[in-house]
Amino acid sequence: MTDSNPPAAPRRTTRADQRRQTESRILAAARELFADLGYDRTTIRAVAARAGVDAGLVMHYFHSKDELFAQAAKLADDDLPVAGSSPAEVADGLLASLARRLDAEPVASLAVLRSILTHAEAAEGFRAAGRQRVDQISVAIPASDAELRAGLISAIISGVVAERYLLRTSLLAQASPEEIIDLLRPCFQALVGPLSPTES
Amino acid sequence: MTDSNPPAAPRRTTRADQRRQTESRILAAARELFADLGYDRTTIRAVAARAGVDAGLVMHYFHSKDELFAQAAKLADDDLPVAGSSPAEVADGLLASLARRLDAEPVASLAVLRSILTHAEAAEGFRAAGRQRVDQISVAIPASDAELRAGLISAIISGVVAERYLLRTSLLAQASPEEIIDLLRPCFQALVGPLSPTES
DNA sequence: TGGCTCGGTCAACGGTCGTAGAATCAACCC
DNA sequence: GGGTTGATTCTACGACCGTTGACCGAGCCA
Repeated sequence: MTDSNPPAAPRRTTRADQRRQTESRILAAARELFADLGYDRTTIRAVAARAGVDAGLVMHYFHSKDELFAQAAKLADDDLPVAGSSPAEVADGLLASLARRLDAEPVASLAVLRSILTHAEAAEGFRAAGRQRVDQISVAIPASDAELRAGLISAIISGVVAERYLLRTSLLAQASPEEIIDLLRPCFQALVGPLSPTES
Repeated sequence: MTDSNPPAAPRRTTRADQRRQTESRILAAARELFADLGYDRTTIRAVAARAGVDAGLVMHYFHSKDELFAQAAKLADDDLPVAGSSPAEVADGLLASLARRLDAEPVASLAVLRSILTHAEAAEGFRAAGRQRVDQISVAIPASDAELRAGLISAIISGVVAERYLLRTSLLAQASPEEIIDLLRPCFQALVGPLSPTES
């Protein structure tokens, strides 16, 4: 009965560990709810309930709903590899990046995507990421209207991702990433390449 | 001084007229606010204030916020003329319809577009319109994956319109409809036409 | 072992929202 | 001209939200 190793295995969940664990549980719950409901309809009480804690604790760790959203929706920059080369390569890089997102879009970016249209902060974060993407793309496009073309590509990507994950109206939600990419390839090539008007 | 036509010109604003006028002022205010802020952030009090009336009156005419939104966001069906002919004609019809929307998108449809991601009813209305559009398009596409192609076209249209009117991040907001349409033409033709894989 | 720290809970405040119903007042009909 | 209707306002209720501060109890250090 009397086990003889008091502090050997039971080294469990120190206080700092507990804190980190709870914090990440709150963040996960927040991400899911923000992604499902958007900023406004997600309440701190609901986040706390899903994480199994009290609402006051959420306020204690993150200091406001805005800060909670900022933490939950923080996303790693999509390092799309547009190492400027031939337009065809640029298009392929963009398509590969899109394919990755179509395969498994991170919940955090779905949270900002869901909140873009109604929450100013989410819109600003999206704009920053979008501007960066547009800049990266447009320097790789040899055309005078490169920036407009890049903006169109960005809009297409957002539209497709939003439709697939958020609206889920059409078959876009069930199709495989490869099918979608294959259909989109000529689009991206036309937008990237300067071969659109006449090939002269 | 004494004008001599008591009931001639002063035939002004009968009660029914007044009502119609006030009602449409409320609807206009609601449309603007729903389009700017989305469903959740738009309050009945704000709509009433913008229309210059009391909030109770808004409730008296429209009986709930949901019904007000439904009335304000009711939009005429976009009669896109996809009189099924050659794929090129189909693409041109879609582009012409998009050009019209890029020229002047009605505020009502911006209201539902803004609220799509956070309001279930708006999403349902959008889905209905989208499904109809997808059906109309897909019957005109001679391909086995016609429905997926139509879904992609629909997603692209939504993405471009949302970026132009709601996000306004890129140059898409300032470009002329013709520029955009010209750049999108090869995209739509590739998606509509069965000439994508190999022309054999 | 005792005191301190800190993860966590509880109850409440102030504000805003959708909504309901009584009250007001001018236009309308007989 | 008096009664009625209906447009419009006023007041208030109840619910919910973000946020706060007091409080509790278990781990931690000396």
